Amino acid sequence: MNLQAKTKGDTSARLPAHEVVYRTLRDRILFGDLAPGQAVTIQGLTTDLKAGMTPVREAIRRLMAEGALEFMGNRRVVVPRLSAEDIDQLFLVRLAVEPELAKRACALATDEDQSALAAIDTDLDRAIAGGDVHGYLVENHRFHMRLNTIAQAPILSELVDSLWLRFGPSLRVVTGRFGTQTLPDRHKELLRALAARDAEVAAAAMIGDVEQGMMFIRQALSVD
Amino acid sequence: MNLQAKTKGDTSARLPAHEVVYRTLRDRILFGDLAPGQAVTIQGLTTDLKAGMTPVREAIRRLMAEGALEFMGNRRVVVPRLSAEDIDQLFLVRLAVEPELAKRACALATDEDQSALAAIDTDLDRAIAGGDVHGYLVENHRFHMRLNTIAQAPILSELVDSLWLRFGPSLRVVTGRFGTQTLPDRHKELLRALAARDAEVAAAAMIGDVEQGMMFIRQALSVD
DNA sequence: ACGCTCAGAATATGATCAAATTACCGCATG
DNA sequence: CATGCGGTAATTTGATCATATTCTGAGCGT
Repeated sequence: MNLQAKTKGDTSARLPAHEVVYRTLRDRILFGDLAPGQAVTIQGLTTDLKAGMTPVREAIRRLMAEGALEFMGNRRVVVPRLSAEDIDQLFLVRLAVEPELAKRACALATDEDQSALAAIDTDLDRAIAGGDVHGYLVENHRFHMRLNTIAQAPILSELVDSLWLRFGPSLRVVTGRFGTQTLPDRHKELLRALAARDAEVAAAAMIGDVEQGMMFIRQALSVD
Repeated sequence: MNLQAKTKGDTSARLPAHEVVYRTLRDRILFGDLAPGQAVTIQGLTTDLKAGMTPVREAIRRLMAEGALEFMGNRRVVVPRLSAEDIDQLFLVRLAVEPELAKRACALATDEDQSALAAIDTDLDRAIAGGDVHGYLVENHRFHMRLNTIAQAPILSELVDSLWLRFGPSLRVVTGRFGTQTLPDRHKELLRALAARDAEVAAAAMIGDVEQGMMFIRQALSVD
């Protein structure tokens, strides 16, 4: 009887609660309402997400380890507020890693990969044209993560994930303030390089994309 | 019966249990007996470290997020076994970040910093001369971490921490197998560069150190 | 071999304890 | 009399634990 006893509307493969909390929180950090400097409390999340204490604690620990949340002395956890200096450090690492991932993806991208990326980029363009900030953030993230997956370099890919988590909230406020028009989009260039299997061009396009994005955040934050 | 919660950690400022467990586990991964491929269980640690379940869970999650532990499908957690490909990825990031930290440290190192580093390096030499593998690992790690602290770039420094956690177990087995004689030590060169405030020489020395270390692990692992 | 059951380990809950911030109140003072 | 201050009470939040529940894999019987 326990073989199918759980068929009560259970469509997907059962994910652990801490995993669900982690993903939810992660999405909120990247695309949601969690602004830099904002406090995150365990008990607030347990009531908000209707989850137990332990899963929430674990999700928070995990995000702290990834740099997405910061521990402020007295047991207080906040979304980090980035300084220009922080941006420079993130920039340095992104410049070292993401072009490399682009190069590797160049050699490995299948036709399906390329059309999937093209489809994401189309959605991205639509979001930009429509001034849809949330859509821009989501699709841009999807594009880069998909590209990183293609590169088959899990250590580098996870590393980049954690970098994005760090600057995500800042990118969001900056984008929200200035709109989607001025945003970087070297994706067309990247797609052409992938199709031509030209690793150098792909890397150069990625450098441009990273550079524009980081400089955008950097100068916007220095206005504060 | 057990109400001694306040007179327990008398060593220093009352650290939370999960923090103590984390550091213990981290030290075991870097310097202890946790070999690549070895399984790590929650219940094993609760009895071993005489800690509760929740702190152990949190420490493990944190280490997993840092890449020091790996989740193997069915709720099983192990110390990762690195492939040559993994080493290459770690190498790439270390090459991008650690020389930069050395450069920054060059500009910021005080006299006390330099003598502290020199003292650590002396202990390191003693460990190498005495064939003390554990001492080598500990002092080498201390040297680099101290240098990274001087550089005052917390994001880069934390990143390097997590990279060391990844290759720590492999470095340990390789060092244990081949002894301390053949190990890299560009530290003298680094110290001289710091004293002369020559950022380029410091960066070059660090590149050499990283290169030797990673190549050492790489070729030793490919023998397996 | 196949399926079932059971032991053991991981996951999750809620209670309980400790710490810290906030709220509040009386007192002294201008 | 209003106002600021110090200290204590109350509330909020984090940390830990004991325990219940769920899941996995192995052993056993058919």
